Amino acid sequence: MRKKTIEDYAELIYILQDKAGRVHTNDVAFALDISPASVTEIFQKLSDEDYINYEKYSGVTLTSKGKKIAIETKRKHDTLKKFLMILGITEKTADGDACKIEHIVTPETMNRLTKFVEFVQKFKEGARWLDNFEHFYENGEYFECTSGDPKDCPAYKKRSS
Amino acid sequence: MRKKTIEDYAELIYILQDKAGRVHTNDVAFALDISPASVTEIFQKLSDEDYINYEKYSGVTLTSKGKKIAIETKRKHDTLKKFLMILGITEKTADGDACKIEHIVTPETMNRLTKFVEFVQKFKEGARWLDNFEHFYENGEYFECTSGDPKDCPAYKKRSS
DNA sequence: AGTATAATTTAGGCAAACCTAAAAATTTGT
DNA sequence: ACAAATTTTTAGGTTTGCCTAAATTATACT
Repeated sequence: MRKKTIEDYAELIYILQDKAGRVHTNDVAFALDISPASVTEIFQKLSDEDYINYEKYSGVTLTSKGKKIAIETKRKHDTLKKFLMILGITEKTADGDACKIEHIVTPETMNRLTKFVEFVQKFKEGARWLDNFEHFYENGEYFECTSGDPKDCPAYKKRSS
Repeated sequence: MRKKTIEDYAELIYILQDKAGRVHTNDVAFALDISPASVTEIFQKLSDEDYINYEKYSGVTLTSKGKKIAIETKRKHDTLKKFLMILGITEKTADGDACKIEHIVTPETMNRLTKFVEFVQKFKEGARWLDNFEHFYENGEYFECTSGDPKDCPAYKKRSS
């Protein structure tokens, strides 16, 4: 199976889990708008490669291997979504794009984006972003420029309203 | 054929063109590290759908339809690459990620990223990015915060060195 | 308990994008 | 010009992730 397929199904199964961690053929078929027969086939293959525990007619649960991938993929998804929303992209679009980008982005880029989101969340006053982000990425700390009076800046006014 | 396939091959053919706009089977096979036989097959399909002019044994040229897609895809690629590099991602990684993201990103996101790159290129002094970017995106204009003395800010010092 | 209904699986098929091996066309070198 | 080398195409095959139709198993109702 392809990496994308494994990640997609693991993540979806993780999201669809009931309290006992079970997910049924029809749940997945409905969520992805594909036939139940296709889901059965995918379940068999995911089971062969030890991503899920599959027992005929009674649904599946994630193995620890599958759960790990599911959580990693979901984390990527959430970070990408947040990142895109910081740039002003609507939630729906951000969610859809995150869903596709999560499978193809390199660890290096993912790392950067994660730090970027973290940086923006901590550093509310928008100021000298790039260099500050760079510093934050290198040293893990952020700083504010304390000199001057930012109140005259339209951006400041808008943000503090 | 899939959208991704059409875009990938159109873009590649566009890049590999000689002065006469011709590209040969082996050029593509070598560039993608796939067999020449596979390229012939792809050429036939791209030709059927009118993306290229294909004549046996003498290479291909892009049709206007194919050229349009190639240019659009390359523009996306270049913008995505620039965008990722602004965030501090290395050129090689940025190029590789751009190559994959270019096929899946929505127009809305692409639009935002394009504006973002444009904004950063114009607005060299890093300051209040998010709101300024928002303003730029809405109104197409950017402004600098003139009050205060930024010279004490480490980021400023670093940038002006 | 027995039957109707719903969920799931099996079996057989399909398209996309690759492959190898062999055939055919083109180009090169003398 | 013609044989050798190179390039390209053809033919037949594989895998992945989907499909439909039919068979099987489980569940729900009276």
